[in-house]
Amino acid sequence: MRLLVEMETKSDVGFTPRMKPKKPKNTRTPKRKPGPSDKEAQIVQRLLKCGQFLQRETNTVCRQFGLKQQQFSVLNEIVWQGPISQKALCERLLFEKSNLSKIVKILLEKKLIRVAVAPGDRRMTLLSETPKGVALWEDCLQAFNQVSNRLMSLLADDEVAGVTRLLKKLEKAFKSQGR
Amino acid sequence: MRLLVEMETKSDVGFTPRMKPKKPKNTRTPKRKPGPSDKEAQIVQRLLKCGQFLQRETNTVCRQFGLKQQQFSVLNEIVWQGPISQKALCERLLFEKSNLSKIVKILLEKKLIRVAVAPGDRRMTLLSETPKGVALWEDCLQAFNQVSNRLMSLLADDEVAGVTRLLKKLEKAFKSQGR
DNA sequence: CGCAAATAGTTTCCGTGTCAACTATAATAT
DNA sequence: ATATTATAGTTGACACGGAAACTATTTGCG
Repeated sequence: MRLLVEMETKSDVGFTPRMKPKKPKNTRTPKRKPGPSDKEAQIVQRLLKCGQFLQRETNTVCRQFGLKQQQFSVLNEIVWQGPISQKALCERLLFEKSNLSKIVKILLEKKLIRVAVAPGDRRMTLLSETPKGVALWEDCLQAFNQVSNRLMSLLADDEVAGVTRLLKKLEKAFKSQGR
Repeated sequence: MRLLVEMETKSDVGFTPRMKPKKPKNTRTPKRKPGPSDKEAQIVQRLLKCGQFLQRETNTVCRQFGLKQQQFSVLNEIVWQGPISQKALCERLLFEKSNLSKIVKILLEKKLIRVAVAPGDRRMTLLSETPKGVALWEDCLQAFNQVSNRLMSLLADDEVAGVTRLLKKLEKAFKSQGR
């Protein structure tokens, strides 16, 4: 049992790299050819990598204000999107509903948001920010923006626009396909 | 205490949206102007969103094979990058070393990888895949590729190339700036 | 040499993300 | 009206991720 390898020039990390440093000889039947450079899987892999890294990085930023990144995202969305239900938040932020429920609980305990029963449908709750929530949000947002600028400093202006457009497209795809 | 709001047309989610549905009147002093459309923070936010979504999605894929997405990523990297140390894996995958240590332990328990003390430096361990590991990796990779294709189906070919290039650039930035 | 600092990896503790099962309300069917 | 199904949100169990503290080597330096 050895690996199928196609020797080429130095490549980068990814799902279907073109070079495997060791084991130059193929002594193994190619049951599954190593996906002819599966670009899509590479993107997913890279997005995961960047996402996880950014999550750690932004968590340390938000922690200064006693929040986690997800909690801040929810607070941010509530501030901007006015009274909004958990359902709507889930859809906008691509969150898991049980997770969101717990985040909401924490934000409530911290008195950063307020909750009201939706008129006309008592299942639904409408969330809105408190003055205290807005104050914390402002401070945290400033720090968040600062770190974001540092992290994205390598991107040129047109690249920034391009990334934004593409991520928006992906989000849309996820929203429609998501479970 | 009310929000500073600039009314405009319907906008999308993000850090500096141009419309706030409710509260059309600004009755609050703009202590901090709402970052003149902080594009960078928006990108970070979107990357986080997509990353978290993809993590859930790929986790369910990997779970069919008894793995989590991160475990699969590590296995994948070990398969492609031959005998490799935890340190190197951390750098390539942008992982936390304590987390990686635990993942390695799990993969060892499942007998998917093998460990050897590095010659010349007994602190370091060199990880390589076992036949069993390769077999599982193949199956999991196939499923992973399939899901990736589905998730990325909205992207055109040139967009795929563009995203790849930009993510590569971001990774590089993260690697240099990371802590 | 011998001791301090750096490096690779591990462990501990805690918070939290996820799935599945559950409650409560609303919509739909009979 | 009543029963069934769907929807919004909650809870509990459990495993995992992350920061910090820790161990064990190696390197650097006086």
